[in-house]
Amino acid sequence: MSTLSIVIGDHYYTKDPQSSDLGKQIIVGSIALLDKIGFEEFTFKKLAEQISSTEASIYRYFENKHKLLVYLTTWYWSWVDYAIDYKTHFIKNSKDKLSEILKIICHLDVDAIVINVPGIDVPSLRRVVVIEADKTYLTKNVDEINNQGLYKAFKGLCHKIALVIQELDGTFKYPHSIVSTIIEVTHQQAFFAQHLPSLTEIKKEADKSIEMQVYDFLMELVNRLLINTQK
Amino acid sequence: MSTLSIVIGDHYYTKDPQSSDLGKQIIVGSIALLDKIGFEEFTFKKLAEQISSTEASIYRYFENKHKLLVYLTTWYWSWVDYAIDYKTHFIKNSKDKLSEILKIICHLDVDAIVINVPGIDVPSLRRVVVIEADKTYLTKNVDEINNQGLYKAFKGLCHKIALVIQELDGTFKYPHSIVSTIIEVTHQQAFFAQHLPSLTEIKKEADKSIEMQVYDFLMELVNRLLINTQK
DNA sequence: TCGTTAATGATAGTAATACTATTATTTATG
DNA sequence: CATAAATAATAGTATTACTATCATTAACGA
Repeated sequence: MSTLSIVIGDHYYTKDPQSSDLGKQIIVGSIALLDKIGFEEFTFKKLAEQISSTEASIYRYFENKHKLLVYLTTWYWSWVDYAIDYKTHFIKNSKDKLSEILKIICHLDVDAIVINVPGIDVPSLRRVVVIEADKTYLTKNVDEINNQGLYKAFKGLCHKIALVIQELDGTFKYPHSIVSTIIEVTHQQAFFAQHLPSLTEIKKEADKSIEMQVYDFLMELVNRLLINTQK
Repeated sequence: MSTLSIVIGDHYYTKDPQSSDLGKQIIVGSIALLDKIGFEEFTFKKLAEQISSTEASIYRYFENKHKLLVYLTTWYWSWVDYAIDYKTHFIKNSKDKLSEILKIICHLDVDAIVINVPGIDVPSLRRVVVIEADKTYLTKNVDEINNQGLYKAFKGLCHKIALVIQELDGTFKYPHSIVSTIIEVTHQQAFFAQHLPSLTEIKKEADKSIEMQVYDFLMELVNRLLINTQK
């Protein structure tokens, strides 16, 4: 099993959380706490209690909880990006490549994804991302955050997948739109299946897992949308 | 020009804001303030100042700002629902019907939509919905809110459109999923075009408006996705 | 027109949040 | 072992998210 350390540039933090023990505890602890109580209820004080540290210490790493969330989602997208490289590296056929990418995005077969990262509970982080990721950009200061380059990981990921789409169907005029759509929809449909079932055909109580059903849905979309020129 | 009063059931409020002058000011004022500063910065105190009332008075109408947001988005979905009835009522062909629905969802041709509501700035409310609507359900208490029936308007709207989809293509297995997807995507792509342009092919600086381009995108999706059995 | 009720305003107060600052203590490093 | 760096402990401020109380005004019916 390969281990991976995902490198996240500055701008995200005041002090690099990967550079110290406390920093790592902040990351691990915040994922657990966000997963448990959600972003709205989440405070640095509660986090401090959870990891037996203090509020002030956490503030030395992150300006505020929003920046921390941006950091965590960036970490997640970097993980997905890496997982895609890892799993599709040797795949030539772009149809197969896309299928593999969708599996990763749907978090299917996670155990099989060998890219495990010491200390970080990826499934838990994924749950956090599903519910909270949109909040990283749905704020009045998007432009400011964007100017600091904090959405780079997500943009890069979208672009990487868009290239595969273009390979598959050069006639499709919206490769980036469809990729950002697919990623968002993956989370939304899974969320709806869990909490607002009448908004989706994906069912919680089914022989297939929600993740598998979302994957089927995405494949159906992609197959109907794209004319794959190559076999 | 017909006027419309959109009826919103209780559960949303402690006191019906449509029942008094102050109530109406709260609605009108909150739309303006949310549009201006966004949900995170929005407080009842600031709203009170804006409408020359007091915090305590606003609390007599709404439990908290989240419930107020749920109220406003519900109002918006009810408006869309009404607009759909109004504009598609006499259309037989379900392809044309869907096209008309997508126009409304994209907020195209708003001026032409005769359903104007006294006092409420619908374009402003729409801007609020684009940025804030997801926050109505992306919380840890979705289930609680859902149990109170507060997402009924949105669900009803989705179902209404899903029926049109089914009419168009009975073979498509995900009518509700595609509708919830389309509605979300409409907002996202418009938002991306404005703030994160590398995530979409829709361009701010183009001869067509963002709304028009999003409409084109949706039509492209729908045309590729659905085999319209009837002409 | 008076008296009652309901709605609003004015004011105050509490607990929690989102921080910043100061100093003491521990830990790492050369 | 000395020194610097990191963290803990503590305190403090402004704002938020409320709740409570009481005074004032408007509305309404007898």
